[in-house]
Amino acid sequence: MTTLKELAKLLNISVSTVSKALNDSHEISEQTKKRVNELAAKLNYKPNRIAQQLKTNKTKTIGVILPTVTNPFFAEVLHGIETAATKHDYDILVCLSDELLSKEKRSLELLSNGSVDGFIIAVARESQVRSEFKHFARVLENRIPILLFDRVIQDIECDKVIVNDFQSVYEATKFLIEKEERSNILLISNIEELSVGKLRIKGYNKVIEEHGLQSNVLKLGNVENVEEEVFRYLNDHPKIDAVISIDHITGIVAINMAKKLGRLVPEDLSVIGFGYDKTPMLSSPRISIIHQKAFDIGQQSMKTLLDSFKSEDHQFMTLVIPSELKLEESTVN
Amino acid sequence: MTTLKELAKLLNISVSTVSKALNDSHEISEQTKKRVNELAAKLNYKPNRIAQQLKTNKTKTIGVILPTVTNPFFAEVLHGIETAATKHDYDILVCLSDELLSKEKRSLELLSNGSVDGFIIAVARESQVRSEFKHFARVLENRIPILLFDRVIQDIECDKVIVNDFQSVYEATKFLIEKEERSNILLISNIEELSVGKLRIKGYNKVIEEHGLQSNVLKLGNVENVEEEVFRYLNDHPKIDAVISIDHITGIVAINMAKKLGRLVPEDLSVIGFGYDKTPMLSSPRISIIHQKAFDIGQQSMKTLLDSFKSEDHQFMTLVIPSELKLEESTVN
DNA sequence: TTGTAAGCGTTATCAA
DNA sequence: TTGATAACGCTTACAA
Repeated sequence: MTTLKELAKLLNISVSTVSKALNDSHEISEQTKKRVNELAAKLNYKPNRIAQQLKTNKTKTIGVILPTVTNPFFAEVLHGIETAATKHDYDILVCLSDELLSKEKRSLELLSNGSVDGFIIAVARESQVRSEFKHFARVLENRIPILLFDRVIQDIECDKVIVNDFQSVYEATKFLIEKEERSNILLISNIEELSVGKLRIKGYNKVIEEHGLQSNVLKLGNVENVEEEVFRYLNDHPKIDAVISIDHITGIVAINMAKKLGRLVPEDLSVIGFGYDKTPMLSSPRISIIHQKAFDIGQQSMKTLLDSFKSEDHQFMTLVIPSELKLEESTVN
Repeated sequence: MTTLKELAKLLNISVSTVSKALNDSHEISEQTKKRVNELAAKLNYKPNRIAQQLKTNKTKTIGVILPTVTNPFFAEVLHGIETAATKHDYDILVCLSDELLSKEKRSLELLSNGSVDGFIIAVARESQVRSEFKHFARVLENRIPILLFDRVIQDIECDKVIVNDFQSVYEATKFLIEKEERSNILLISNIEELSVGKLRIKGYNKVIEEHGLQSNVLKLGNVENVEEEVFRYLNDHPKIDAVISIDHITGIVAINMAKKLGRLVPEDLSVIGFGYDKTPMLSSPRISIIHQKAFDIGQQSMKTLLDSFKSEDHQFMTLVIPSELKLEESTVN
């Protein structure tokens, strides 16, 4: 790699002159600028970023710690994060916690050594289940900003970007009751331990209660044989006339199992799940979804974090990105 | 952030003594080591990585440029890459090209300034379609190693990790003909412009030819209304008795559309698609897939690249990670 | 208009 | 056993 020193030597001028010339300083004559730029171009000179980082004490890099990236929600969030980062000339260091506290902790510690200017994080499942958040607090004490999204922590004071989990499920359930005229609504979940899962279930229960209906919640945890469990439940409970799934998998499974049982969708059973752009295409009939604007969540997270760098005494904020009920005529009437 | 200098000042010893003590040098007395380590722990000292990078001229960071991460294949590859990186104490800077030549070029150039020790890349669709690869050559000239995976380039000399695209489709098609006794096999594709798509189609055509059958290829490009197109094709061609999809979407769509047309799967129509771990669960009946070991591809890519750093005169290699035909009794007989 | 020198936080060489 | 110093590549005050 070509350095300033090398250019200076070849041109028989000083390093600082070269530096200034490349930065188009008014102190330098046009002629020198031209000579310098030409040689730099010829030798494909690029200022060494590490040196710049050391000098300016800014890395222009954000550490992104995600629980997983095979879940399409987080994949799309990452897309949004990357897009916003690129737009503002930042890079992202990506770590996956695999939902494990230990990995999350390790990544956080390893990157808290000047590697990044800040973090964007969705908390690992294990950390949430065990309510173990000290590692976040420690980073904040070190004055490295953190932005939490989706799975956030009440007690940690920092910027947050969340989804209207409670509200969206509340409204979807209400829709099933009032517009679809359903009264035996099953909620299926494989994320009930997560903060977002709890909120979604609360949203469901609230409406159910308001309408004096019976609450039916099928908690699947992280089991392998989701299909079998759903099949059995639907088989054992023939009165169920609507399903609301609070993740992006089990809604599709419910449609498939209902059909296997000879139930007509949407005539016998209305189905609403969670999902993203391509989710509806994966089931037949196309599933109605509570569409989480994952890309926006990612973009806004990055934007909010970068904005916070600018203002001096920054006030922490919590941004809510509302989900959108996307109905398909095929799964609701 | 605490620095060596600060520690030195507080302890009234020199910076170099502190440095050596922290690195457990034999030159330093146990007593000093103890004092230093205790204070360092207390102040949560971490050696500044940027400074280390500048000093050693190694970033321990790999640039990863992916076309997209919402495609589950690339998401899972990324997972493998990250896992291997963490294992070897490397970080990854992730850039998404969004399948665009311009973004790919930009990321490559921006990171070729000492930000990374090497690259792992899957070529963007546009770069492949336009056969524009100069930007890769330029990076290699700068002596920054590149490892290409999945979508590789013949003319670029570097390490490569690929899938047996030709072979896997050849064998799957052969299976449909010989074991399933199908003779009107439709290949559906939405990736025919890609190198991997071309190879897969070749694999199909080879068997078709060997058996003197008719080649039926439905190219969808990147259209929106995939479902409609597939529906129409199946409707217009009632003789089709098997489908092989060379991506992870259209196979599921084919199952759904066939059912909509009243065709029985697998009795009337055998279906094999491409996919990953959770793909079969998304269709009913569960779809048989050519299972790409995306996680392994990611891991091996990282491992191969890091290995290449060690040996001096490294010989480029091309690693093939064979896909596995994963049959489900529900979509083949 | 150009050059000198200090400094960012480390590590490593050499001297004390 | 400890310390002074130079160096990595860059930027920037200050001097010439």
